[in-house]
Amino acid sequence: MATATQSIELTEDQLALIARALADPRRYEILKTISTKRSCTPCSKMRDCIDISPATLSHHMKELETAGLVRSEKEGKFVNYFPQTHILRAYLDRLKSDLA
Amino acid sequence: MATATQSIELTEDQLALIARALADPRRYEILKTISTKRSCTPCSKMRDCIDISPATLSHHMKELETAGLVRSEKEGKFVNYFPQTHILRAYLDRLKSDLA
DNA sequence: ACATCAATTCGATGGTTGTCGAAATGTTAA
DNA sequence: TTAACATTTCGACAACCATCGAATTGATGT
Repeated sequence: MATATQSIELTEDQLALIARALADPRRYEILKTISTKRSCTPCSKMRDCIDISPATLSHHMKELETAGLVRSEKEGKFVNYFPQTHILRAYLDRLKSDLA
Repeated sequence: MATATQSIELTEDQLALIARALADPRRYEILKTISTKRSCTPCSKMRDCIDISPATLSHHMKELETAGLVRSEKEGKFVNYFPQTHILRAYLDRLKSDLA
């Protein structure tokens, strides 16, 4: 049977997108919040915790999604976001093998 | 005996500095190069591999050092850089516990 | 003292990015 | 069809940042 330790290969572009996505403190906070819960309605719920305009939040969510760190699912007029932990794990593995 | 799994606590500022330091592809490349070797004279040796001006390289080295990812040691007119892998490990551990 | 070389600092520039208000889009309920 | 609400897009602005040439500092050897 296959071991579960193998992780996804990231392209250079993905690597850069993820690193940049994590570099903004606000995005980091958002991602942290999403990661603790299993789902989340972003603007309505997120804006209770983090002081941010709808436009800015939307911008950051797009960055996180483009980086592959979250996935979105529309539900009526809301959008739910889900953490993509396998992508984060691939990033951690890459850092470890490149830099550790 | 103590387990070796305990890692350093990073402040929010350090966390942000490290994330930003890693977010630039060129710095990532530089750090990767340093991490493979055990020491390195930066400008003279680094500039053989990476096409970069002395001024820009100096700037990036300062960023990496401020983030704590490398340490520098003067040796005559050269400067040797050493990877600080325990800082990187602390960063990885932090990402894992915050986001995984 | 002088020339040479490694590295840093300074100053300027162009590009990127975080921010938000306002307008637009899309959805649900009255 | 309105009205109300969630989210996105647009446009603009300010702050940040990577980049490099030129000048500077600092060390070595002649």
